[in-house]
Amino acid sequence: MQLRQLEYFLAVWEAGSFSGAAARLYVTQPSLSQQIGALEKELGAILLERGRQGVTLTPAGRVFLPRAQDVIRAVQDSQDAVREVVEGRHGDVHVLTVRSVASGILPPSAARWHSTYPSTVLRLHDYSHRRDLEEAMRSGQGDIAVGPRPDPWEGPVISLGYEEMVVTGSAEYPAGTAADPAELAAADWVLYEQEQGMSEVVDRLAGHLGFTPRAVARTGQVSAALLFAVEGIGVTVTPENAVPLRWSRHARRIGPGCFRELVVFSRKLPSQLAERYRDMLTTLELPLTAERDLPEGALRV
Amino acid sequence: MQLRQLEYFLAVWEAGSFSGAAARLYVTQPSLSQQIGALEKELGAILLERGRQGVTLTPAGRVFLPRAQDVIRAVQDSQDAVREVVEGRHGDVHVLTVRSVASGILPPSAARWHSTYPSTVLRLHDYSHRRDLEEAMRSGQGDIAVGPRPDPWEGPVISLGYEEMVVTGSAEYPAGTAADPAELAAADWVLYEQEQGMSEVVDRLAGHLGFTPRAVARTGQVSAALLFAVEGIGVTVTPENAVPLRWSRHARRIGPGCFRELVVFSRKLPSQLAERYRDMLTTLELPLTAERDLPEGALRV
DNA sequence: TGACATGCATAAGGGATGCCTATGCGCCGC
DNA sequence: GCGGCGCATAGGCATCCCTTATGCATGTCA
Repeated sequence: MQLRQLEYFLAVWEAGSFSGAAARLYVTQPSLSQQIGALEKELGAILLERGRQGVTLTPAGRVFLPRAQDVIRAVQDSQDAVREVVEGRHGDVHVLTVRSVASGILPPSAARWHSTYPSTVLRLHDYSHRRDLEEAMRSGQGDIAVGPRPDPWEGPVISLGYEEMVVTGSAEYPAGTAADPAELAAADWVLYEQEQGMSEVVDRLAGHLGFTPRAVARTGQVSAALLFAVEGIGVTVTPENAVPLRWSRHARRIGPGCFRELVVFSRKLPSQLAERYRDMLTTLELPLTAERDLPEGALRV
Repeated sequence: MQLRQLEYFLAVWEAGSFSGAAARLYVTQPSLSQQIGALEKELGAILLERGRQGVTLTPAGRVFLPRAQDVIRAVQDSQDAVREVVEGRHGDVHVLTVRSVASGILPPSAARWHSTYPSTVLRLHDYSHRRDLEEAMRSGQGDIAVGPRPDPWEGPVISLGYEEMVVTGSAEYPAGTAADPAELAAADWVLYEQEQGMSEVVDRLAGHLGFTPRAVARTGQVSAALLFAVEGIGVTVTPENAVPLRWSRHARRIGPGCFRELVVFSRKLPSQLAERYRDMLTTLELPLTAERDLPEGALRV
């Protein structure tokens, strides 16, 4: 069965005759005879009864007609839907992030997106580990991702800036205080479970500083780690953005500063909407440090 | 856009790769590349992102996929629906009649049909005049018709028998009494409106007998004409089957007998179900007179 | 009643389409 | 670095579809 056959059938029915439909379709009448004949042969039923006062539907044709219309409608729907996506008027953007970013960076951008493109939907999925994030992106579940720089990556990768990692404990300090590496090496630590992306950050940080943290507790959530740390169980490392304002005095810079790069990366062929979201992210004033503003000797994790 | 392209697209998505889908579809991989490439070009959007770990949907593909499935589903629905009609397992029969028949002959056949083919629907439409009936049949609104013999008719016509026309008035007579033509010529008549099919019957009857009926009342309904006649306004002619049993003594045969042939006729290519209904009608014991049982010199209207 | 007009079916030719084989390209793994 | 894998591309060829030309049936008009 071919779509053209259905279109011809509908045209003949609407025109009431083969030759009339042929004129309307800018084809010759034999084409219609052939195509509709082929359609009827394939279906095993005569659809149109040819008479002198035009064609009439047979019972099979009566049943077939609305279904053929459904098919044509569905085809047009599909074309329209794709067109809307192409033109960016409609569609959804699947944004993938890691949890530690989802709570800090994304909300303001999502709010602004919704007010700018109210007819589109931003779908956020957050993963607990960058590994899961990248795997989901590679398998096509997302259009755009915000997280640590993936390596390697086929599509475009744009840096958003660096977020600072801070160490938090029960004691309070004046703003701008830096923690001594030797102190961190000796401290009790609230660490993360293996599946949590922050565990990798702590590992790399400890590697940079040359010690192995002594774990007194493990959690899968940044907020829980902070809670434990402020309660005095040990110290922990979190993104600065994840520290609530009321605990900001508990957080200290790590040595000269410890930073993690955040990038936005997308599939090889980002959609119109995904590009717009990326543009919005890169132009937004994010609470991140630009690469040129990184302090001398900053640690990168 | 072609249906095959949609099928290929769905197959590639289901198989997760071009070559896998090619094997499943028993075509070569280049065919899929070409067809899907053509589809994407026509839609103006890439639907599938080709990667090393198989294909993934682009945003446009995500939107397009369910619509393509809708199209394919609709196509299969249409094929199934036609098949059911062809096999007679489903469908409807549009039965067209004139009113005077609808009340007499059809009800028992309809009841029997419903009990024999409960999954099918008998749709009855009755027309006030044979002219309208034939016009409706010619325009394809019905599959099968029961009424006076149409002339000319392209499709099959099968005689059901003859129904007798009787004259009814206020007086009562013994069963089998015949009315005298001269009496009818002198009588006051309850006639039918022009649009009523029975008016033609009366005209032809009067023509046969050589008089012009003097109208004292006109109605569009057979039941009303009978009521008027029994009330003594005048005499009228109705099918014998239309005379209620309680008034049967008021009805008299007209001369040697006046009969109207009832036939069942259908479109040139009757459907399976229409043929079954026709068979049912012809085998049913109908309250009609066979041609060979018509009395000598019977009038045919 | 015979010539014409109308409407669909059929036949044959030409052009476009789609599938095939063969090959190229990029990537991965050994 | 070499073969394997997967998709894209090119060229040959069969098929399909549209076209023109014609046939057939019917209805119309002179």
